[in-house]
Amino acid sequence: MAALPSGLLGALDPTSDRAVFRQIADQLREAIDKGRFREGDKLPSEAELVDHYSVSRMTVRNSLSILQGEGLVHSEHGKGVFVRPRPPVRRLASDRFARRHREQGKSAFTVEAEAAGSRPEVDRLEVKEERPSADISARLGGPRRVLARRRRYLLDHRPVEFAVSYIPLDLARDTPIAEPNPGPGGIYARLEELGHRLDHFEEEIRSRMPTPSEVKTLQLASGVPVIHLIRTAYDTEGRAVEVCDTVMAADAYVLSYQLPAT
Amino acid sequence: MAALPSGLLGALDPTSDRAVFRQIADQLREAIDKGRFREGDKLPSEAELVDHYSVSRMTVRNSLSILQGEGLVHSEHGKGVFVRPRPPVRRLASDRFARRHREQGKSAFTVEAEAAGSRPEVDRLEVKEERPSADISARLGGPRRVLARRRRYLLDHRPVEFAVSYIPLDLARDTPIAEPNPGPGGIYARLEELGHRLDHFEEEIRSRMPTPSEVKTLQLASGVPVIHLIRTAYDTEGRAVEVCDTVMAADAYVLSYQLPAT
DNA sequence: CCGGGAAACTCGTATAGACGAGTGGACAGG
DNA sequence: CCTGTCCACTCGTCTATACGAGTTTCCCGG
Repeated sequence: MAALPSGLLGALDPTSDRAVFRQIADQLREAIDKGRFREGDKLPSEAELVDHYSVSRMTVRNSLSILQGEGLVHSEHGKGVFVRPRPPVRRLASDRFARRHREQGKSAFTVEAEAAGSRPEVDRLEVKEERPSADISARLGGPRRVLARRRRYLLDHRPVEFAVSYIPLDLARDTPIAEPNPGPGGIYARLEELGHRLDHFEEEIRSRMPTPSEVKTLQLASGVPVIHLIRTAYDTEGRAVEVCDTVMAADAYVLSYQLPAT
Repeated sequence: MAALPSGLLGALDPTSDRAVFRQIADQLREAIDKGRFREGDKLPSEAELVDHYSVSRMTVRNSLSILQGEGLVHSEHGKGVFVRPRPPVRRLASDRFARRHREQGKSAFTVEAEAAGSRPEVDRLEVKEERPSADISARLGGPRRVLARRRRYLLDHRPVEFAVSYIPLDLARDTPIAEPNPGPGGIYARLEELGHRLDHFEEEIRSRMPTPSEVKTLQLASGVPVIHLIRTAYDTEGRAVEVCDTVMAADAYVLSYQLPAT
């Protein structure tokens, strides 16, 4: 095995209170921050780090797992540990639901992704009637049954978002909204055609670590949180006509909002 | 040592492909989800889990570290591993910078926290002139020097947010904005008094895992992401008069926005 | 020249043991 | 009764070893 290039990583300080595996993690983090390892670069192998620092392998693995938890690196079985590349991000502007954007045929996601030069896909489309959770029901004003529209969004073949729309069943039954493809402009256009002129949206944003099932659905690397967005659409009569519950890979998104100063 | 209450946790499936430490993590997670352990409850000790599953201690620790990464539990040296309680969250509404809220004396943070029955504090206040980073400078229209106002916010003695405001130095020099306490209504009120009538704000939201320094400043448990919010304030002439760079403990916040449907 | 297969390398999983350090309760002595 | 000590229990750190499984390289045989 080749020795590490000298100067890449320093030595341990045996007099320090800081645990050895933290010191190693610190040095690797610093090397990444300073660009000595770049996005996609392979870090020294566990065996090389064991040699360099004269510690046991579990100690080295412990260090690496810290960096993984910070989202700085990811490991690939049989290959090595790599500096995690920053994926292209999707910018969500606060005017993304403006009425003018509903005029043309394609969905907001598709139009915007193609404009940004990415390959958009929609996946795992599923439409069915359900009994809503207490929270969803309350947001919609208490319907007993709703239409649930689930789908997964991908950008350049990478899943980035999983979303569920809930519409009170009395609004959606026997309309294009209950079809897998609701037609040009999406369900918001159909709701307006049905006489529910949209007035405003309310969005609630949280962030947390993903559940195991979200890790699977969004193929998340460890150390990547999710953004949980709950949007409620209100018509001009103040009725909540849709709730959209969205979980996004946090490393793929920047949300952007405009607030009036009034 | 007392044995585990029977039925609390199941047995391992030796025929499963799933790694043992993952199976153990799955069972603990399920027990938490189903409420067999509640917020603040102590999980079985490592030694008890070792006995129950007949595995080595490192395997058990591996399982627990998974749950810690998911933000489900946290460990306390000498005490045990506990189900992480959900702290009270702070709701940020999109009208929080409305002009009417600037009329009274106290800061937005203080007023809102007291209304919610929490004890607000502001901490580590630091005001100084600086050379801005390239990003901040670009957002502000390219000033060479800025006034930076740093401060940490606490709720019930728990740090929840660290924020830095940047104001172009030519606006802020020799004004109350450069004072530690800028007076009633905060710096937005002062900016308006100086003739910069505020028109709108733009907020950019990201989420990621914290850096070690953020972990320290916000006393974050492992498995808690941060929300990174960058707000730019524009006056009626379209000039960017302030950029506020904020890092929040994600488990302490829900952000809320209203979007027009026009 | 090409294809196949072994070898060498990577990380993943798991065991067993040792010592350290923080916490809290029991117990003995004042 | 109070206090201080000790001990048992907790998690934290670290070593050494073993085997499995995925990937890459390289060499040998056809």
